[in-house]
Amino acid sequence: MLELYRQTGKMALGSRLRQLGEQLAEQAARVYPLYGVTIDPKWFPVFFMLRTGECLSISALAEAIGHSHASVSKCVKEMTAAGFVSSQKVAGDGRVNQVCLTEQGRALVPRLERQSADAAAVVEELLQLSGNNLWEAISEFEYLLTERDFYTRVEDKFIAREQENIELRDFDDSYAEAFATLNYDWIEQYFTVEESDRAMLEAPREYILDKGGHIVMALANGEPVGTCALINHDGARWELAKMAVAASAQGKGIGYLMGRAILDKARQLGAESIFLESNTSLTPAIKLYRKLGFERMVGDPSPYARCNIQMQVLLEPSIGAIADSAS
Amino acid sequence: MLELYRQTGKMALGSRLRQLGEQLAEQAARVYPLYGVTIDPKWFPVFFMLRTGECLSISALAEAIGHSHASVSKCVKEMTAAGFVSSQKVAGDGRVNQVCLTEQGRALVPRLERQSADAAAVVEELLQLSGNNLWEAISEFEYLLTERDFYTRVEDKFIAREQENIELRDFDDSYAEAFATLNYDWIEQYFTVEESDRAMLEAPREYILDKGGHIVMALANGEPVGTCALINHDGARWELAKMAVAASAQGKGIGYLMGRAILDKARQLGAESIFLESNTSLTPAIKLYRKLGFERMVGDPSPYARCNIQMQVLLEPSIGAIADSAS
DNA sequence: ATTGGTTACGTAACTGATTACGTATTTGAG
DNA sequence: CTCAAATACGTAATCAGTTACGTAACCAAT
Repeated sequence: MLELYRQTGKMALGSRLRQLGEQLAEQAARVYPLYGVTIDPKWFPVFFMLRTGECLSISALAEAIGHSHASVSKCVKEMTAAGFVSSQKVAGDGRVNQVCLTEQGRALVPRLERQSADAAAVVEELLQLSGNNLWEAISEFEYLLTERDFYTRVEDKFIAREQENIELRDFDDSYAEAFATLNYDWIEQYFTVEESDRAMLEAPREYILDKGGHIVMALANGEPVGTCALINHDGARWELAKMAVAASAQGKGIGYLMGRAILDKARQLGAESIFLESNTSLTPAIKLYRKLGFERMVGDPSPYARCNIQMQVLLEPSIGAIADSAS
Repeated sequence: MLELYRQTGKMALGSRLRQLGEQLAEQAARVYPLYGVTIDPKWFPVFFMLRTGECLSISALAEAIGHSHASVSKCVKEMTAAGFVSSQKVAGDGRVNQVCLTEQGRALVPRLERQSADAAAVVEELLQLSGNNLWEAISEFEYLLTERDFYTRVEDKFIAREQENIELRDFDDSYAEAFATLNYDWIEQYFTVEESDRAMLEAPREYILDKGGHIVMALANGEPVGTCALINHDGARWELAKMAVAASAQGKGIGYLMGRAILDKARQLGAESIFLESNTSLTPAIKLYRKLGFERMVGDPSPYARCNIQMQVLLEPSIGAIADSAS
């Protein structure tokens, strides 16, 4: 095996697939002369689709064989020059170009079918000889990728790895500046800072902590990159607010980590429900809240102009406690 | 699935392999930005091979990653322009161009390694989730192809199919002309007709059959396409001669069929050995004789100028009889 | 009847690989 | 020591596909 494959291991799966495919294509090309099928192997898909004598349009062919219409168009041009197909505008619709086998093309069909049958039989034999059926393996692999594609699966790993570097800390005054900055940054990016923002961001101790609330900070490599606050309304009803993640640290699941921590804290504090206010244009945020268990609700009008949606989650302390002790 | 695949069935294995490979490559390309690896995905193989800091020549890289040196050369040129590698002539040998990562290139290595590890882990997971392990399936398939390649396997099917249309017939006078023509044709193609040829070809009954010998004709769709004669020398020693197959019908195993028939006949007639005379330049013929069991020997000088090799097979009638009754 | 949007298709430009070829350097056989 | 063969590698041409773009035809809602 090639040195690269030895070193990359199974990561090279993609290249190996393509390489085996090319090897098969190269050997298959040598089969054509054996059966007296004097066509360019790259014409095969078009030829095969027309073998029944049926005429098909360029785009129907492209659709059926999974290539671009441009590619099929070029292919048909070559096949026409070689005399195997002819094409003509169809009566009903002046755009479509019907392609049919010529007499000369039809003459090759029986040989092509013998060839196809033998090739298929060989593939089938090879598959049966293997402990792991390659055909089935491809089907299963493709199915797994439709369930959750390769990129998303790698992204999951990436987030998990990034979260290893994230620490959550309770707020103390050394984080006051970071708490304000992180929130100002995101508010200014999408909206404008309002008076109630300013009060809370400048004096979190007074407006949040002294009223029984709580603030968590997320640190990446020691640097504050996220904030989230839990605000006490009446001891039973609490509010999740001031959720902010630095732009450079987004996409690593930091919001989810902070949200989970705030929910745990709320349970400890005997909260029965938590609500929040947000804006439907902040799609990733809404998605995050939903993942945390929040559902849309209609509540009191918000003091913030930017808010057009309210969400709420009901806490069941006993179940929460069980889940906690189980984890 | 695409209509073409539905119709071709497993014959399309090659295309499916390539297509899945491309799908993976496309998704893998999206992974690079996630990890902040700002390289063109097609540079990956070169980058990966240099990741340890070791410097490699263009051709060493090409060898290791299984691409042409031209491709690597172009790739290195682009990577140099982007500042990731530098290259310089090596001291000892003025031809080779050593390629090394630059400082900027080395800076990406840790991120690249995280990315590689995560991608490999995802592939491994996907493989484990499948009933048929795709990686193993590829390995097994490749192994089977090294044992006997795809082309040869199809060729076997082809020959078997062609042989269904071949009939063997005992000589009668209606084949006299074909017997002569088929032999004249091949002799004239490679050598020149000699006097002893002419006698035997013009009067096979007199020179072969009346002396206890035998001739089989091979017919394809009713047309004579092959001849083979068994000549009696002394009742125990026989000669296989006048083996001829029409150029248009070669490569279908007709010679083998006739040879088998002649050997069977010789056993029936009580032959103890069969010899033949040929020329070493007729490689396919020599190969055929060997397949039939003939081995080289040194015998009496040949009456034919064209002959420079004699071969012989010893018959063991009892074993032959057992084999016959068993089949 | 008009007109904006969609569809079918051909041509052109691009892409990532290859093979072919030319040149400089090294190797090795006599 | 010399010169033919082999090696390293860069450039050019080619190949089989793609995307991008332009044009003509069709459709459907005014």
